[in-house]
Amino acid sequence: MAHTHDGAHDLTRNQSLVLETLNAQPSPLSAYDILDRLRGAGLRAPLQVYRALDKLVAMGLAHRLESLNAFVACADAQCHRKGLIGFAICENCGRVDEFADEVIETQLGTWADRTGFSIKQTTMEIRGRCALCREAA
Amino acid sequence: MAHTHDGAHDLTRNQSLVLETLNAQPSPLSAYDILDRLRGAGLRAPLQVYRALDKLVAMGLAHRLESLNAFVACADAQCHRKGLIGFAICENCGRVDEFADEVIETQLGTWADRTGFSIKQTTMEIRGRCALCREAA
DNA sequence: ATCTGCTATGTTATGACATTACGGTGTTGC
DNA sequence: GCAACACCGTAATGTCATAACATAGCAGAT
Repeated sequence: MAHTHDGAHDLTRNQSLVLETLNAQPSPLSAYDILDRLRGAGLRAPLQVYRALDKLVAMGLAHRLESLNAFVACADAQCHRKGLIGFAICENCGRVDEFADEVIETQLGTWADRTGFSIKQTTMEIRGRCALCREAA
Repeated sequence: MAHTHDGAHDLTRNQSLVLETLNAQPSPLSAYDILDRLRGAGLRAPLQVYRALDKLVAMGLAHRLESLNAFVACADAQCHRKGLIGFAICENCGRVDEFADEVIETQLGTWADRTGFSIKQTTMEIRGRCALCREAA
């Protein structure tokens, strides 16, 4: 691969297709949802989607939501956010908000130092009802 | 059910079996792992385990780890901990530590207030390597 | 006592998510 | 050339979770 480390990644065909599919949707999609939407483009097997997703997640262009077994495009594809990202998932409309909180990150770091735990990855997902859905009710 | 709201819950047979299985194991078990260990006791189908797990989780006697699709017994079965619980999962030995952090909880509350999000449930799971496994290496 | 409602149970089948295994293609660099 | 590497395609399988339906036991009310 042509190693452009800074600007846009050059994505392969499958990766582009998957990322476009995610970007076209404000709420999370499962790998099989994505597959179904890409059958017209020639994709046939789950693995084609999962391979693309793995790369996109590694690049920070997409995120996996563990509590949903589903994926979303990164809200800010430019910024390759580092550190902790949290997700607020509305159970009514399905929309997902990303947030980053340094206090929480620091707090986790402190806990890790104190206990000797070395953090590789953090999952933080809150479920509930977003502001729009609350006032709609 | 005999509505003892305070002391030990009275568990049904299946619930007891599942809870004992979880308690006998320091690391998480999948529902199917549990099922396999309980075939001798007469359990045959996943649903029997899932139903028991649902209740145990609702009672706070067990927890579901979303990033693992697996379950652990609550570390402190007495305390029916309320509020936010985090889990530190060692990817080497599989052991899981629970932690509760009020600062993080407050911080999430603040974020929710600010954005109008109403929190129903929070998942917080960190993956990495525990102190024991680090020094062993 | 029987009817009703509730909870738990058991069983079969199926749905939903994810990976293993294998082989092929194209590019890069020696 | 050809070895190393990343990506791609396909089939089969593995793992996690629920739907749908039928039954049993136990309360309280009539």
